[in-house]
Amino acid sequence: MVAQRVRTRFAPSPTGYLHVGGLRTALYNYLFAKKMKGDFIIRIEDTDQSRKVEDAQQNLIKTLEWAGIVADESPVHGGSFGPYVQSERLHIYREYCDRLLEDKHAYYCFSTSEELEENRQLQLKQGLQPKYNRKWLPEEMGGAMPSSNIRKKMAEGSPYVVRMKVPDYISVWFEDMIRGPVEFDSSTIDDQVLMKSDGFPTYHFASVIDDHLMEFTHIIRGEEWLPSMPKHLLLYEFFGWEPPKFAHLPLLLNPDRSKLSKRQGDVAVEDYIRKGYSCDAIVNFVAMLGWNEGEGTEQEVYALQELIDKFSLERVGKAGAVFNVEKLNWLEKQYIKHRPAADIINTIRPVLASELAKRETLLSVDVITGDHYLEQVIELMRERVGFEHEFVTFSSYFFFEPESYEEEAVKKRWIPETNDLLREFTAELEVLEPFTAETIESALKAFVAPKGLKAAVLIHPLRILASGVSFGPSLYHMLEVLGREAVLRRITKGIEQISVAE
RNA sequence: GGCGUGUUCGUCUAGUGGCCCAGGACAUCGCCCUCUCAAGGCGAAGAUCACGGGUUCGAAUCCCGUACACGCUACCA
Repeated sequence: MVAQRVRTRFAPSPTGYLHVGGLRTALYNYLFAKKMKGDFIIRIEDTDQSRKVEDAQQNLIKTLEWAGIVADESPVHGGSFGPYVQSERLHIYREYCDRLLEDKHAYYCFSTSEELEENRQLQLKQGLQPKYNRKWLPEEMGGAMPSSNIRKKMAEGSPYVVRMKVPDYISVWFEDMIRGPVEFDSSTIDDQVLMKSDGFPTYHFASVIDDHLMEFTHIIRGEEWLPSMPKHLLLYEFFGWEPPKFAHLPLLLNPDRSKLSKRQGDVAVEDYIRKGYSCDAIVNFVAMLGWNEGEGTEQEVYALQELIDKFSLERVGKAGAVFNVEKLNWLEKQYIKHRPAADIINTIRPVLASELAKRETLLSVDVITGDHYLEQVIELMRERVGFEHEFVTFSSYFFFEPESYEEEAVKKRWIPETNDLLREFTAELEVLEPFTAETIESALKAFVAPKGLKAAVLIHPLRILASGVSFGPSLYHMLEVLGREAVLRRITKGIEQISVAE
């Protein structure tokens, strides 16, 4: 390794959205790099042109940055090792391909898809791992194909690929940073295609070359690449390069333990963003799927910087983890409970504006969109909401008149005297000074005591009239925030609308 | 079929030869608090560690075998 500075990368294909599994891979790469005071790089692997999705590259980078994972180098940020998009580096792969051909580590192959498939089926029938039959391995490299046939094919302009030539005896052992020593059966290693007939390299070829040229010190990726390690190590050997350190992460699973997929739940990070989850909770949750601080630590809530400080690859587990949304929900609540009100205001302002555009409010818009009012709502509701947008949607009575009253609650809480009591208590509220939770509570208790009644006889009806529902924050504080005018209006309206038969 | 990896409460996990027939969190249930809903506090239930052998004074931990799950087996990445 030329450079000692730690460099890691996240190398997605621009085929769509950022998968939560990809987020975790990116996150671990980022955490490791930042922990080691190194660099985190984004590279786009678009060698399969048929699967490329417009704008996917942008969206991937944007979603990562939303999560707080900002690259030091990338197609957007630039850097010394560009280009950072593989389709812009084809001349590099051709050069290295030529070198392997010269060194007799690779050869041309003119086999058709049909021939390959036929050969594959034959081998499967025999219970063998399908391997290329080396039909086009030239004589001079130990095969049976005369050079003249190869030259003839080239002259005809037949499509070909370039395959690596796997030696008969190679080392099949390496040390994985998470799993420890891993061994392979060398007989299963195939003459992998390195360059496709469209002039693009395969993942195997391009990633080895780029990982070396971009000087990555650690490759942290999903375990689906583990069986390809022998081929990759061999390519490093062909080029005379020292390989980086490797760590293969276990996959995230569905509840039925199959690989995480759309059919069983949301897998795009965007889906969670859309639902209202914050980046704090998502990052915390994803990090803890298969990693823990160790040494009996029981901490569950980690901010990004804390994760950086404490992250270690050795603490990543080997087993696949089931993506369990209940834990994510709990984490989101923990973050909402402790987040600064100003931050929450920034998030709910657009939500509130959107609601105000749809519905008419009888409250002063200047007041209910002001910081002071919103801070009060937030402090009353933060222990009761599951998402930030619920400050607006779940407690809409702070912004809009209730449109209905919870039927069951009305049945339960209304007695024949309720409306008369409410009317009479309204007169108390009209002259109450100042209009605060404390004075409201005192007034209410002073009101019911002489009548030999419990406070509850008014508390529940007041709540229902003020909010439309039977649950919510402390009644007195709610009434204070709403203000006298709104409270009186809602009580008066409620009395008109609710009556008790019998 | 072949190769590779994995397996501890429902879920995420602690654990790395004795502290553990197993700790924490989420979820579930109950009590307290309480005007409601929450939050908080306390408690309960829940895995002898996939299964079977072996090594050892002693195994969740080391070894062997089996089962199951996941991945690779493409001119996908």
